[in-house]
Amino acid sequence: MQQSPVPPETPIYRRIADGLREAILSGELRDGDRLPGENAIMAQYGVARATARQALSVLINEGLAVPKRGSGVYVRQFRPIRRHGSRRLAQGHWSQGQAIWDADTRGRPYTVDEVQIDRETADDDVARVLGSAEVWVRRRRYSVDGRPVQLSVSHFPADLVEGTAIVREDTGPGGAYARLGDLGHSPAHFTEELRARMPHPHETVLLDLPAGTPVIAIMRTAYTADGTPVEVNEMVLDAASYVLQYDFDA
Amino acid sequence: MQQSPVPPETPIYRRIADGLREAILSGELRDGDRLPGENAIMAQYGVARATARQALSVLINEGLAVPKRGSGVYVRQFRPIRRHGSRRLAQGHWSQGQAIWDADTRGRPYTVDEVQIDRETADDDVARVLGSAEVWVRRRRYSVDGRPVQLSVSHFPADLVEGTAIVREDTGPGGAYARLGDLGHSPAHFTEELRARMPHPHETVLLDLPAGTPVIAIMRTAYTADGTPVEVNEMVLDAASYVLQYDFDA
DNA sequence: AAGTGGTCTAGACCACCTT
DNA sequence: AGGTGGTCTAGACCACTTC
Repeated sequence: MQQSPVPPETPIYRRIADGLREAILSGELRDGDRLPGENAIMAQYGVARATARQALSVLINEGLAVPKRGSGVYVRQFRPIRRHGSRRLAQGHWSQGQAIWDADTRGRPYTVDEVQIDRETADDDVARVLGSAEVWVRRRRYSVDGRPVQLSVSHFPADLVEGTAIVREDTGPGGAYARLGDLGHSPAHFTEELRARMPHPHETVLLDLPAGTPVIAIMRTAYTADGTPVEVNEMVLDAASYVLQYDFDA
Repeated sequence: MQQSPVPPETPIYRRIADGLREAILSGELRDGDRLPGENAIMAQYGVARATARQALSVLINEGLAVPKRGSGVYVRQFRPIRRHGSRRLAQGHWSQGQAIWDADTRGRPYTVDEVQIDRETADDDVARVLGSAEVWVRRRRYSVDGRPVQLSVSHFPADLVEGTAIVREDTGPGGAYARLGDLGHSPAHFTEELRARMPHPHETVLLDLPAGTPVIAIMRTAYTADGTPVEVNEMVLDAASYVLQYDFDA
């Protein structure tokens, strides 16, 4: 047995995927609903197992569906967190005892784990921006509703923060930025460079990402009023969990 | 014949993929180099065709490799365009006869095609933001170095722009924003909402995206000094072609 | 126990690109 | 002409979830 004599214009697996996608986008299948399984597709379309799998893999890699072992394939949910770029770093927030993250979650509970604080020799990129090869590095993972959503790696010039609360697990009220202020180095200007890409394997593990989920990689540099860089923060966000907002004037 | 009696901890296809990824990330395989093909992998690891394919599909879906029919699988190249968020919309640019895009490409040649200008009834989202259901819509596609990189759909309130150059293909020097200025509605404030996701099929076609490429979707609203929204621009960027930069103060 | 997705084999024909 | 990736079939065993 072989495939039909005249190969159809579009492959079978793609037409099956198109039908399922249409059902999802039209709302016929809703968030969390179960898609037809491999066996159902095999029966309905008269195709082999691998073909049914291939159709489902299209939707999975498009981020529209999520497979659950031993259970089924389900329509993916999208309930993003709104992250304000410009506004949320307004001095009013962190100078009044609020950590930056508070402005992001809008009251939704969040947790921090996988915290690591180390003194390291910085990568070339970071060293060039900070003008300092020796840095203190704060790594952590943020979770909202029990699900990991962001990885963050902050770099501070070692000679600037040595012996301060910034190198301790609890940075105190207002977080690291307030401590920089205590030192007379309040961040006054920020640059964020942002790109989107598919996650690296270790990011897939730490953020518990299903296939088809891009990440947003942000590299933020904080400068004092006189233009001295005081922090480089590399963030990796689960793209399915975020909407980023930037406000600015002409 | 079946698989080895004690299933290895990590699947074979994944270990093959890990090895190839390591070769790419370490620089052993460079941009544009050819990866071992399906036949080479079958021979080297003693696996079936589908398993070799699965290994390659991992890298393709991670955006690290690009398949070329009848030729091979190649290491993906990343040569992004830098797009400035806040800075590039500074009045100095578009008020002096420069279109916004100029600031993005930094002299690299770009082309515009797939231009469509229509009067439509807006989607609910756009209508709510603009406060106008009837809109003029400008659609176009931007390409750099002959490769499409961005889709853009601008919405203007119909009663505001009716009869102006904004509804013609050539908007004149300075582009649509300069024409809004002529009308006494210069954009003064912008909000950009941004998310990353996998592309829809029609975006995959128009942007000629290989598998494993996310897109960055930006919805930008332009407001005049008195807070009146005058444009909603929905952009879809090939994430592999862009680095976005935002600058702002605390 | 039954059903599900995850992995794997061993074939096949095809369109396409390179040589 | 030969090699490449693209599609497809028909099986198999497994771990896992659900009932």
